[in-house]
Amino acid sequence: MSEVRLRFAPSPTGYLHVGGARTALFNWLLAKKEQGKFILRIEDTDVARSTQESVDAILEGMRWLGLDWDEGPFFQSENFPLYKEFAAKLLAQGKAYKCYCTAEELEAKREKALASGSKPKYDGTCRSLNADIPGKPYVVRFKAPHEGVTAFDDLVKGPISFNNEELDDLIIQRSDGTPTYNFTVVVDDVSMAITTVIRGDDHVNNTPRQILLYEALGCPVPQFAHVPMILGADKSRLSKRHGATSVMAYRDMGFLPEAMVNYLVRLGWSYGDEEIFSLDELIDKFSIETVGRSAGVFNPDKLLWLNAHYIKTGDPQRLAELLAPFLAERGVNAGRGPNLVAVIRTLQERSRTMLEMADGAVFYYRDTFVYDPQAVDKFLKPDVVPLFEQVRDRLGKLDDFSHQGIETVIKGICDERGIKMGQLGPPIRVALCGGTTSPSIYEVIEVLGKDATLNRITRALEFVRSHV
RNA sequence: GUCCCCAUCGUCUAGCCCGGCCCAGGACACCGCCCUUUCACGGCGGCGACGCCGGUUCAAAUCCGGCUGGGGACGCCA
Repeated sequence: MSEVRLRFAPSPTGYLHVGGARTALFNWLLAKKEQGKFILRIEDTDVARSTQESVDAILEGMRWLGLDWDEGPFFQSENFPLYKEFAAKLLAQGKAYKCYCTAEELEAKREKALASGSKPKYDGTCRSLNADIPGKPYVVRFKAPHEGVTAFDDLVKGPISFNNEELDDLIIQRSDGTPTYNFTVVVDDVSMAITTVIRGDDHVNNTPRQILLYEALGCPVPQFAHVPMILGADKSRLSKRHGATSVMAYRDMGFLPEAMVNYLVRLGWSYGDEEIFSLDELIDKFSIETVGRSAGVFNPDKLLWLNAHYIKTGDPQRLAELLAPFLAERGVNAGRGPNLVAVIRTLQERSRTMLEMADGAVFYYRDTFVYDPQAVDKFLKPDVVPLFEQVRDRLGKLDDFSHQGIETVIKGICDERGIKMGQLGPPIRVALCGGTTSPSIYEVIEVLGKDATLNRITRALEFVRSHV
């Protein structure tokens, strides 16, 4: 049994979007699972719309997700001679012909057909022309059969068949000599010995044409797997108006790649009741046959939930690296101040994104933050002065500056004074953090350290005294 | 318009191939309670679906047909 060879073949006309990322992921997973090869091919035959920035963006997205490729990236723009050769071969064999109809003529016919309610397909004017008209521009058309049926067994959709009369003679080479999509895909999939084509649903209609091309070329037809599209909340094709569609935009919003991967794979695929999958687990459990047949709605809430899960269970050290750019954006220098890993530990279970975590971490690194006015009205009142003085005093004398030691001190003060934690905790929180929400104050005090804690208590004391 | 595909809670889905264990299970979201110094985490509970109509059968979410609805494709784009 020969090895399976799969490919992801994006066209570089934009960034890597979530739909593309998902088909890339499925290809990658199947290749890994079957211990085959995963090939990256850039479909840049449309020179006008392809850009280097898009190529870079796509590669960056793939790398971020952890989808490495075994071969490539190959560029179709470098294969033009090959396509020409194949086109010439079909021409020589009478399986293709030169068509001299102009784009304008074709456009007019198409509109007319559409208006009259029939299927807009090429009428075959030049099909039997059989003449060379020197000097006149022409395209090369594939001579498709007009009778019979072209069928294939889709790995996810099952049997699909088309009546050949629905097909027309597609252009395989433009008048400028460049090849078109349906032709380059076939030529490349043949020359790269692709065994399985996993691609978006929107390509099923191209499949019979391509199969006919494989047959005309005398090449084996690969297996096809058409994965359903991703829809927006209104069930229409996912687009920018539904929110971010760029994979990298999610990184910038503080999402972890493993959350993105996990979300994408579960959109249209499942493994019993399991929700959480690592890349390694997926390689073991994934199978293309169990991918669902219907389109799925992109649900940002679930992505968020998965992201929260991975942040919660993630390695703080790694999270620290991922958090760095977000902190930098906020002008925070984590090199000075509390230990970043310790800070992160206090934030992991209350952050759904790295962005939220960054926001939650800022106070640790700012000694002179502005107190939240509402919090001041509620908690920084004159009666906290003796409390704060005692806290400062006790904490100052504390040797065991651990969560446990700190908690004992704070609770001890509550007991001595006969007050509830609810009367002491919130004011301390405002003094230390500036607002009313933060991690446990024991953790905050511990992470802040004795000096910073005492300084902040003192500062709050001064604030209260001067505002009476 | 023509062709192709799809159809279980609001959303992602299990179950469907090999009818009965399903008055349909899980997850997200939402609501309530508990935990609690805040915000969260967590725990417990609740709300909530087999699109419709026929057929086959002792029995249908599961099989068949039609309808309706949704999506996609119809380019010298990919």
